[in-house]
Amino acid sequence: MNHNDLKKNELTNQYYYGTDQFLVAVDCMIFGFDLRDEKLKVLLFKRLVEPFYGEWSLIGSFVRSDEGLDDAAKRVLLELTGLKTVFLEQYKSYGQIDRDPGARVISTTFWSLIKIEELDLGLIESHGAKWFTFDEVPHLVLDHKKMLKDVKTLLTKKVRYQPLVFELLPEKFTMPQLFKLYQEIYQRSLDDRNFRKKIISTRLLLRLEEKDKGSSRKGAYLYQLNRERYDELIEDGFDFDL
Amino acid sequence: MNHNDLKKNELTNQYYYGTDQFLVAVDCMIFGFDLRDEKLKVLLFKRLVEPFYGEWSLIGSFVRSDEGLDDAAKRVLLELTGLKTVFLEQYKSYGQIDRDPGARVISTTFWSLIKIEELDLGLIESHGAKWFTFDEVPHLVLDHKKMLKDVKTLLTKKVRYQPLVFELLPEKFTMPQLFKLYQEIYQRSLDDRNFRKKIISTRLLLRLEEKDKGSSRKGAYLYQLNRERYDELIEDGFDFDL
DNA sequence: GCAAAAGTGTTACTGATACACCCATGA
DNA sequence: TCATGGGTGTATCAGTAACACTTTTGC
Repeated sequence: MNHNDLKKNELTNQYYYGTDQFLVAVDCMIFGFDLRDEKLKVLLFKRLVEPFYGEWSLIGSFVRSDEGLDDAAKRVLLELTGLKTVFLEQYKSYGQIDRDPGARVISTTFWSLIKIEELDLGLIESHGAKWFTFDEVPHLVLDHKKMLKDVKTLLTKKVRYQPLVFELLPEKFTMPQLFKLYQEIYQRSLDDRNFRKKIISTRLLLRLEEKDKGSSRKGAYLYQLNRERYDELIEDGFDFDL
Repeated sequence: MNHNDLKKNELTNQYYYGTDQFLVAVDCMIFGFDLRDEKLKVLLFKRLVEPFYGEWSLIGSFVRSDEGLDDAAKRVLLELTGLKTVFLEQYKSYGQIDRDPGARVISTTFWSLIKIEELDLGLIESHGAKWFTFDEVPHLVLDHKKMLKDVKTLLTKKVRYQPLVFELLPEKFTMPQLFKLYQEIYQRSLDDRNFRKKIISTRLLLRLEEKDKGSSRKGAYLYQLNRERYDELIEDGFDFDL
């Protein structure tokens, strides 16, 4: 920020800002992995108020003068999902003059990865929210579709360098679930033997004695994330090209 | 953005925004590689106006109502460097309540990689600007030091996955120059034989017949960037872990 | 002829790919 | 006993890491 645009009040000899002011909003994209149909989904909202009544949009809010951008995003996420400690990261700000025909609004976007099963379904329904696969995403208000597309691209790229996928899985998960999630994100089929070797070599996983018999008679071993190793790889990055 | 915060004028039956407004600024970080001392540097500005007279800061400006965020960043960069077609990317927005004690300002940061030798030195001096190595960076106003630190970290990470370094080199450059640049960014010494093999295997380089005799009697071959391959790797990413 | 920087190759090892069958269980 | 999904191993190939000497040329 540059204060060249300050003006001086010659009476009080004090400086004041003579420049334009803007409405500032945050918009959140919430992603989840639905273990039932093994699809990556995004949570969208049917607007129940004017303007844009009945249209789908991201969830957002104007920023208030008593909160920072990150606070506003956390507030929105909490109100909607009841979740506090989730992966939430700031992405770009969108500030095209004409992005909102109603008023000049600068919007800072955030994206969040959550564990779908931790979500209170009643809470999201009461907010008019619904999970969509990316094929099903309807028309969205303003430039929300562009925002979503940009963040989806970012997610796909980031997953290659950071083990973010674990934010989308429950505490205990099976190898086939993890495998399906990677296939879903990369949008192609992978060799499952090589996948197992590679993911095991990252030392991110801890195999439990328990099995999950939910999807087969034989049952699949449950795994847990090695949290220290996770933090290490989030920080340092890894190459998980498949 | 969510329009729940809209208020309705019961007389006109029209909606209007009743929420808080903010000053919005852009702040730019400009990086260059100085071929003379083979150091990565950042361009900083000595403020010649109040407030913060005489202190160092990033270059920035308030956003005007007739321009988008990206436009504002381009304008700042153009005014300062005279450069139009450079690498310029948006990074985070900073919106802590108390980040600017003078007023509530939301600042969107941008970072740029430029070829130092394309810069008009007179122009930057007249703006009170100076190149600093990262060891030499002085105290900066507001949260600019934090911004710089965050972007520096981002740059170091990104360089591993995208061939961004070429934005910092002239059209024609030598292998030793490229090698020194990588060492400078990664902050460690690399094996030069393996480095050559690896960078050549990316097919990013085109070796010219000319030699640059600026730094040795023998002379070093000049290389040019293979632009198509560059675009491809910027898009798809590569793993340049060394 | 020597100082200073540029350029080059081989071997050993590690990780990646490609590929097909047996296992455990409940119905 | 059979259908379903889960789990495993090996051989080949490609890429990485470690390592030291020769070349060029202006002074």
